[in-house]
Amino acid sequence: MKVSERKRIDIPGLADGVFPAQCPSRTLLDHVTSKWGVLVLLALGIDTMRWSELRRCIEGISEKMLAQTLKTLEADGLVRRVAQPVVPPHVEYNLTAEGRELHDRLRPLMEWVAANADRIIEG
Amino acid sequence: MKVSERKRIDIPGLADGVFPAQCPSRTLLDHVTSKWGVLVLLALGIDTMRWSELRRCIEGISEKMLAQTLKTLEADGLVRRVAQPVVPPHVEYNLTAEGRELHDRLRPLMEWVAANADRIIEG
DNA sequence: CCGCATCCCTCCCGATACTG
DNA sequence: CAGTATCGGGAGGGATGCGG
Repeated sequence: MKVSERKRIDIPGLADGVFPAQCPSRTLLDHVTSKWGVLVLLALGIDTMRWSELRRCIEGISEKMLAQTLKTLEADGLVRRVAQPVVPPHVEYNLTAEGRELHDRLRPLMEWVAANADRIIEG
Repeated sequence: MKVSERKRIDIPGLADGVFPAQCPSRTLLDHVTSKWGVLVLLALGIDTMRWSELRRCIEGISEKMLAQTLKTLEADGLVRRVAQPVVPPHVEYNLTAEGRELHDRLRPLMEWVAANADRIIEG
């Protein structure tokens, strides 16, 4: 067995789809783990929210990045945009079924991070 | 109740430590969900690896980013660097107990991403 | 209230070359 | 083998202003 093959990634249940450079997993992974993507998914997992609520809730996000993030996640079918044709506009965002599946798997991670951050980062 | 307070984040089990802008959670979150951080943690969760094995295994990572990522994760106490004073140098990387805890929570997420990426990203 | 467009700048990251 | 040093391009992201 050659050295280059010794540590080939072959994870049971993770059918070598994460590491190859040009695979969809990398793209989706980048969207989901993007700086703001995680926080948006986490926020919407708690409750349906309006644009301005998201802005307040996710402290530090700019309008540009909120728009960009929402658009990406919507295109990925993880977030649903519900617009009501009234004046002034009333738009809500919530998770699709797939977005919720993702949220459920993101949640334990976030809880661990929240619980351990103080100790790890110069608490 | 003012509008600005309506959707205050108060997640049971996630003691509002993720959303505030200047909190350690954000920092740790950025490290963990960084483009290469996830992949390094995932790879080391499978097995101890040497530098060159990581380079091959995480397709597309540059030496600079591998060094930077490993250094950050090591400083966070998630990755352990084991160097043996021989010539040529022999260095191995593996997860600390905390790194493994994190890996265990990262794993379901990665498996879901791997399983659903094709369908979501222009499958 | 909910966005889109534009400018502009920082700093992330890749490429390359070099060392112990 | 296991890194460090340096440089430069380009994307990420903030600020501002406009439109429906």
